[in-house]
Amino acid sequence: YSYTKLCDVKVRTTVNLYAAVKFFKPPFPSRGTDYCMVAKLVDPSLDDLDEGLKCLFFAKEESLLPQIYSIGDIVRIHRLKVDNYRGAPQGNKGPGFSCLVFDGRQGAPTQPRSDSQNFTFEPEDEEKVYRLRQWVTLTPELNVMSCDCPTLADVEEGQYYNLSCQIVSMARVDETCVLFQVWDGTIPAVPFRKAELHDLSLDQKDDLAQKVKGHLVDVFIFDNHVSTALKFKPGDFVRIQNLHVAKYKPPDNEASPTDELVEFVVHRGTSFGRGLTTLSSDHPNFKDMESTAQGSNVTHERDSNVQKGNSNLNEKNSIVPEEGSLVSSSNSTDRRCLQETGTVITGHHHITVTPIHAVLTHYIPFKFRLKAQLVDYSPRDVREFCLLFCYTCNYW
DNA sequence: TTAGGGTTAG
Repeated sequence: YSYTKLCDVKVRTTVNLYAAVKFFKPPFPSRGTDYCMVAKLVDPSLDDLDEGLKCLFFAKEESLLPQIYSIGDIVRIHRLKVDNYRGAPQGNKGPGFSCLVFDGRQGAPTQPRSDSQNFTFEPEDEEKVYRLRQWVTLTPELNVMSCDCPTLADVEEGQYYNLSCQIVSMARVDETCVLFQVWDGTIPAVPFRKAELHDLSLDQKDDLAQKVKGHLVDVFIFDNHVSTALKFKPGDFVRIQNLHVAKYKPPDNEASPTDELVEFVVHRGTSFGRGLTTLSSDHPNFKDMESTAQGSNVTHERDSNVQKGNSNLNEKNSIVPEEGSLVSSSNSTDRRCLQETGTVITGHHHITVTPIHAVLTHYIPFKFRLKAQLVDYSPRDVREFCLLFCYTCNYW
């Protein structure tokens, strides 16, 4: 196969491509007979990532669509038919269309997710995946899963979020609405609406519900997302795209509470990729949650945890420097090398210096060498993590 | 055929 760079793609041709996913709508049932999925693809040949190739896919089953789970995923597409839609190129399924999808994170397995049983996968394919992963790692717009992962503690009224969380319980509210009770290890700083549970039959994972009591948040999922929601079960991990933190307007017959409430809503439609997608529980977004679940503070009630949520946020914002704020120190390093003896090498010079971005997005534990500017550190006092003790005089 | 990225209105 020969692969076309995106900058060379022309309308009324059929091409093979390697590219990364810049935007996608999770599969949704169309008003016709098929599931629909929308994706925008980019590669390093484009000057501007906004100029990516928009693609439109239909299939009878979700499993027959490209298995895109995340922005930054890498796709290999064979026989993409490029048509003209409103003056711009649009990728569609051509005869013999096939698509492989790879995790875009460095260090992740190169096992492709395929929309068909039969596919070829040669060593040169693996090489192409490695190359694109390197580019994806260094392209912040393609790393939203690792960098832009807001928690429930971060939400503000009126805003939209992509939230990664675990489903603890769920219930069918009515024809047009499903309730998820979810948690992500944090607690919203804003008071929020909770569903009336009396009339609902709640499908719950009891052991989990017990463990995360006090961390549950109610999410109301409407209309075209109901069928997607019902495919999930308690215990599943889910990425909720375009979750609206809406100002709650109580109905007239309801006594309005003293506090203004927000409600967590997944509205009708697919704008901005709105929808639900499954996430594997080993996703890095969940590593903090696990420790919260096992910790003792999980059963604390909301108010006592508000502060905790905020301090998490501060930590996130202060310790990780922005991309591009790395201090170049090659000169000082060179001088330091000259001062050291030839037998003691502490700088691990043979290991390539890695951007912080690559560390944050790496799939598995790994060794890195960083050059970075220290912005903050904690604990500030050694006595916060050391116990001074002397075996001879029993000082402590 | 569907939908064709760019917010519901609970």
